[in-house]
Amino acid sequence: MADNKKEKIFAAVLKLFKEGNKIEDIKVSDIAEKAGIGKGSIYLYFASKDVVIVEAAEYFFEIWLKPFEEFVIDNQKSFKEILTDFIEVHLNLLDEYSSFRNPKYGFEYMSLFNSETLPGTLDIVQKARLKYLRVLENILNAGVEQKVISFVNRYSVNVAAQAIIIILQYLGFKDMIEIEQDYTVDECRNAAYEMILRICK
Amino acid sequence: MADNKKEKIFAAVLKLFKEGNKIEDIKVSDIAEKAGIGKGSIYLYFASKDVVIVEAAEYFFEIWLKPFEEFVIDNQKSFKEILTDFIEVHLNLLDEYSSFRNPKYGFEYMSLFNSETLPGTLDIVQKARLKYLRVLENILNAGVEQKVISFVNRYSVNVAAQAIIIILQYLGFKDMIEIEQDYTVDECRNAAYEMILRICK
Amino acid sequence: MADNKKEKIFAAVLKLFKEGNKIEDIKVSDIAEKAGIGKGSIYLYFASKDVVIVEAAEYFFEIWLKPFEEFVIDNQKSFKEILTDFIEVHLNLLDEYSSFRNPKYGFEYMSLFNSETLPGTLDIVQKARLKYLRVLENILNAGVEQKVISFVNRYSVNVAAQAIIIILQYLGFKDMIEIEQDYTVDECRNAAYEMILRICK
Amino acid sequence: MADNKKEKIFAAVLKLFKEGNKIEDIKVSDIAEKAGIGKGSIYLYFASKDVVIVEAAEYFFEIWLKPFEEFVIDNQKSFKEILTDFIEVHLNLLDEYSSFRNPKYGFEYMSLFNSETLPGTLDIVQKARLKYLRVLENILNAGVEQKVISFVNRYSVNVAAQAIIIILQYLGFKDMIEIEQDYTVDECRNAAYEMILRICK
DNA sequence: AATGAATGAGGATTCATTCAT
DNA sequence: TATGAATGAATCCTCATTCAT
Repeated sequence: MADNKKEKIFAAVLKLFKEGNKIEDIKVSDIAEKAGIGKGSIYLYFASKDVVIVEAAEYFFEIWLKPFEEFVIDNQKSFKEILTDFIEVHLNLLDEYSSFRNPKYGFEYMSLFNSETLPGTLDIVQKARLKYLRVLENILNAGVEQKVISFVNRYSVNVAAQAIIIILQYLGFKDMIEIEQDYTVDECRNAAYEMILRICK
Repeated sequence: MADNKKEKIFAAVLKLFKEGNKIEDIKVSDIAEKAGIGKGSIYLYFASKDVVIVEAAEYFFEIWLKPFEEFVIDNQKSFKEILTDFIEVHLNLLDEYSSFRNPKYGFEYMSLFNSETLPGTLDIVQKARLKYLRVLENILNAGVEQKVISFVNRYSVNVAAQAIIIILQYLGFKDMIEIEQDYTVDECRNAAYEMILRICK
Repeated sequence: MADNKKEKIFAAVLKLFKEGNKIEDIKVSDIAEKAGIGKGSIYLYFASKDVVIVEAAEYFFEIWLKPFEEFVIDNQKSFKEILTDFIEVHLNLLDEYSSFRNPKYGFEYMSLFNSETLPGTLDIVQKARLKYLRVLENILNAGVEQKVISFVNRYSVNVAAQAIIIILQYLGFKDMIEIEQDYTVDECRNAAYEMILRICK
Repeated sequence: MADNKKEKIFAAVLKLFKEGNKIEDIKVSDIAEKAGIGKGSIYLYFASKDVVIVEAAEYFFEIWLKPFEEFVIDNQKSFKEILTDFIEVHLNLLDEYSSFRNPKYGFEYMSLFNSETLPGTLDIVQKARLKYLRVLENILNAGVEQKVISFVNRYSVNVAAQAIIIILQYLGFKDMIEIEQDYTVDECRNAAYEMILRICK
């Protein structure tokens, strides 16, 4: 019951966020209204607004990362196929959370909740980042085993992750990075693959 | 005189920011106190607090980017030397603005003022980003001319920039990226060079 | 409930006004204190302080004018009796709002809220003025029908209204108009009657 | 010298007032600008802004009333001619201070500075009023001597003054008093004369 | 004497939080 | 449990006044 209410509240925060509101501009009354409950009720489940936001961030990243955490590397598949599947997951998320396809989240869409006034959110973002990197690392390691690429270290994983993010942005933020032509999803997938091949030798 | 006051105010904003205050939590009274002037005086030079912040952001990025904009590519030098000089500039800035060597600015230290509640700051950040990329692009083109690397496009410049940023973070944010060993500046410079060679073939 | 609060607020404004505060010097905190409510509560019922003042003015004039609007001309009565009744109503109001019996409202007690910085109050005052004049006009027309006076026009109604006001001021503002002797209510009523007879022939 | 500055300042206040600014909305900086002097200079001649306003009011009424105070009753002339001259003076003033020909000063154009937050201005207005009434009283007494009217008392002088004011308003405030036709100056003068005949028998 | 840059007290408004129902 | 009316602390901005030049 209580959890049901909490989820309603988290969902409300997320909705408000998706509608383009800045985290710090979201009011308790907005959350209550969007959740369809009374303002006072929020304080039955959370000590303060800040806690609501922090826990909503956790909740959000949990959902957001679930597809990555559940990502299973199918050893029957080639490295390219595995990477393509991974990018597919990434693209699906960007589709679902399409409001992130907005220049204002630019290169930083993974740090949306990165609000140092709310102690705790920074940790959440970093944990999310590391989870993402961990999955990618495993994929890259599969590539090494398949001898398609030759090495993986923390550094190359980071660069590879950024490469994927940048390339996926080609699909949504052309103005930002001043590209002149349209790219198809396939082209981007290929480009990401090629770039990762280069990065990890 | 007036400009002197304006600079004092900008400096105050920057100081407050460096001290870890979130842009949107900086109060007019804080700025005045830090600048050593009266609250009302701020309104002699700026129409509103928002204008102060936006102009402070412009001011900050102007200073921040100046070393990059003044960066001259010395064609007598090898690509590696040029890139090393560039990274030197970058490192000097990180030293001067050492508070950015703080996990909380993580991968985003170039988007410090990226606050969409303050219309105008987003543009400023994007412009700064593009300026930085433009300089790096020229450097990479020099590498192509020297036949050390074989191509440059918007995409590779972006990935290269991220690679540099990530590598420089090895020097300051070990926790964040979970690296286990210490790296020297030289090792990082070399790593960045190697990575860029890979990225641009 | 809400209307109850609004009335409390209006009453507070009126009280403050009666205590000699100038309309534009009344602070939101004063209103809240006088109304026995919190400052913030005012904004639950009104969009801004100005709206409070304007609506308070409307509220005040509505109450103030009600006795005039409800004034029924009893055709059984003589013109003098009717006019006496009307003056009675006027006197009762001056008794109830005895703070208006104060030189500072001098000849202008009908224009208390006449503050052109608050758009809307001017209209309210003019409407009130015209309502008052309309009633007096009907009374004078009764006098014409009874052949006690011979004509009524906009102009004579205005002068008659001013005559009544001036005479009633004899009861309260002796200093202002430098009269040396005391007048009884009856003397004033008679004086007003006589003057109106003269004005309308 | 000093008086010259003071007059400049008074003139500035008056100008600002004529331009339609509410007395309490006139800022010290406005006055200084309009007077063509520095803000600080005002405090060389006046203890505070309130004093400026009060003395400006005195200055204004002194000028305003001078034509009335200098009004000489020419016993060679008929009562009607004398009254006509008086009304002429009044009309000239209204022409010169034409901004008073504005509904917002309605029936109260003589109490413009009637601002009880500024102690002292009330007195000024009342003194002005009494001076005006004194002149009119003398004129009416001339009418008694010429046996055109039969009595004058404080009360009738007041009503007569209001009658003149109301009638002159016909020339400027038609909307306010809901008159449907245009009146010429001559018609108004005549109407005032007739009304005064009636008022004073 | 004259200036106007600097000041800071003062006031309107917002919104997280409380609490009576 | 659930509510939302009520609260008041917190903050931006204005402008009369001061004072160094």
